Amino acid sequence: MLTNSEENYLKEIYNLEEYFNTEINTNLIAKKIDAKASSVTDMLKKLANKDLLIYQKYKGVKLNTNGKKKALSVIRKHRLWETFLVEKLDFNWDEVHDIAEELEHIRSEKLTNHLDAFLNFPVVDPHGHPIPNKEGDFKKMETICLSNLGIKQEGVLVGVKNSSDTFLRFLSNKNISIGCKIKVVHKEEFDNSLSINIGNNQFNISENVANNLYLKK
Amino acid sequence: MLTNSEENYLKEIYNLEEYFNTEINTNLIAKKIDAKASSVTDMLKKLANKDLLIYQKYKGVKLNTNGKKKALSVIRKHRLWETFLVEKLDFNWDEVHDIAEELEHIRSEKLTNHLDAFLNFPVVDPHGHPIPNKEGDFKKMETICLSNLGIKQEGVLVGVKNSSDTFLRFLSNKNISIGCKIKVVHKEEFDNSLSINIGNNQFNISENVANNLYLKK
DNA sequence: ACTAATATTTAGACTAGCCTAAAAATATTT
DNA sequence: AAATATTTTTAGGCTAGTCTAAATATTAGT
Ligand SMILES: [Mn+2]
Ligand SMILES: [Mn+2]
Ligand SMILES: [Mn+2]
Ligand SMILES: [Mn+2]
Repeated sequence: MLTNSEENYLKEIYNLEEYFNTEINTNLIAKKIDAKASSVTDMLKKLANKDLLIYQKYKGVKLNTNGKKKALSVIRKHRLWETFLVEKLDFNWDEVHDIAEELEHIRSEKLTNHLDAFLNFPVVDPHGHPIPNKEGDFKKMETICLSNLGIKQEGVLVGVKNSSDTFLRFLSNKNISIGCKIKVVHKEEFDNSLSINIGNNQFNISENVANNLYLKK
Repeated sequence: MLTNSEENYLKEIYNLEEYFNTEINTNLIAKKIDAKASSVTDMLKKLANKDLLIYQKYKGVKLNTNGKKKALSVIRKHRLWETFLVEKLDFNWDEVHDIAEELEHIRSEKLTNHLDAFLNFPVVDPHGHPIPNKEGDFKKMETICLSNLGIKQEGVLVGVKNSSDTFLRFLSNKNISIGCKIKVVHKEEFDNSLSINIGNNQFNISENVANNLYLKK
């Protein structure tokens, strides 16, 4: 049986591994979890003892099959609850993350699976992130980052990379949401900012913003 | 901000006060919470310091307005989630308590209120227990205990007192559920057991069982 | 290759929430 | 009203999860 804290570590380590595709080091985890490096070291030892990851002093850490499975279960719950909040309880996509951080630790598997069915087995959450199924499997969507699109090219927004409240609210304010058709009108060489077209509106976004938007052509 | 443990204490103290209508003592709480009396003493001091209840050494304890409000908020959440699980996720009334014990601690008030609306503002949970509204108000139902009914009298089952899994499963097995019309056919003087009629079935139940069933005439 | 900077781990301390055992207060018998 | 039994509190200890400060290992710069 895992504690909430252990579950959080596994989840964040999983996310970091996905993002960096390499062994994850102590400081990176500390930043994600918002704890001190020494606390992380303690927890890594504990998780290694519980056979959830491979830990070698000074060498970073890597989830094993066991740990990956647990991490995916937490991620599944997080994303199902976010979907529930948006689809059924009229929440906005920028209001659900913190609540899902609590709900993701509810233990009943039956609850998770019934929730999944109630929502009609959604495959992505409100931020376009894939929801693992009961077995932990999910399809990686073939997407392209907006910043890699060429001039005159277009695509439909299917996901955001950064899903902080502030970024999501920024997008909402600009009327950018999942499903929007986005077309690149101009790319500024100097700072890689983009001029884009959504519906009848045209405006500029920074490279940073473009880096966090994923499209399907 | 209250911890889960503090919330549990407030909730159970509230329930005990409702049940016994008197100051609640340490051992009673210890039994309910399933902890040792010494642990209870520690917690009572803490809750008194946080201005949630009145505690005098050796004299028992009594929630103040503040504490009652918090207790009712936890009870509201518990019963709303139980209702959600039965109404929306196809759970049985004997499967929901333990899950609601976890869900009742999710902090977002907006979540609670949206859930309430999603369920169409239910006034009782799956066990016939009243659900406090946003302000903490609820109507006490005028009910009569089955063991106080006379021969030939009848009523509709509207609530159970004991809502342990085992008792609820016992009722399910006998096809007794909220909404049933129950008629007293015979009362055994020796042990106060009852012969009752539900639909076309007639059978016997012990005084203990009758004590835990509440009817509306 | 040495030195300086950075990253990581260890050592020791703290809080919340629990425990056991002993002490103290209260309640019940005789 | 004593003696006994019960209840409650205190004292001291444990674990999980965090922290700070110090020690140690690794990496980078010259
Ligand atoms: Mn989230
Ligand atoms: Mn999400
Ligand atoms: Mn319950
Ligand atoms: Mn209930």
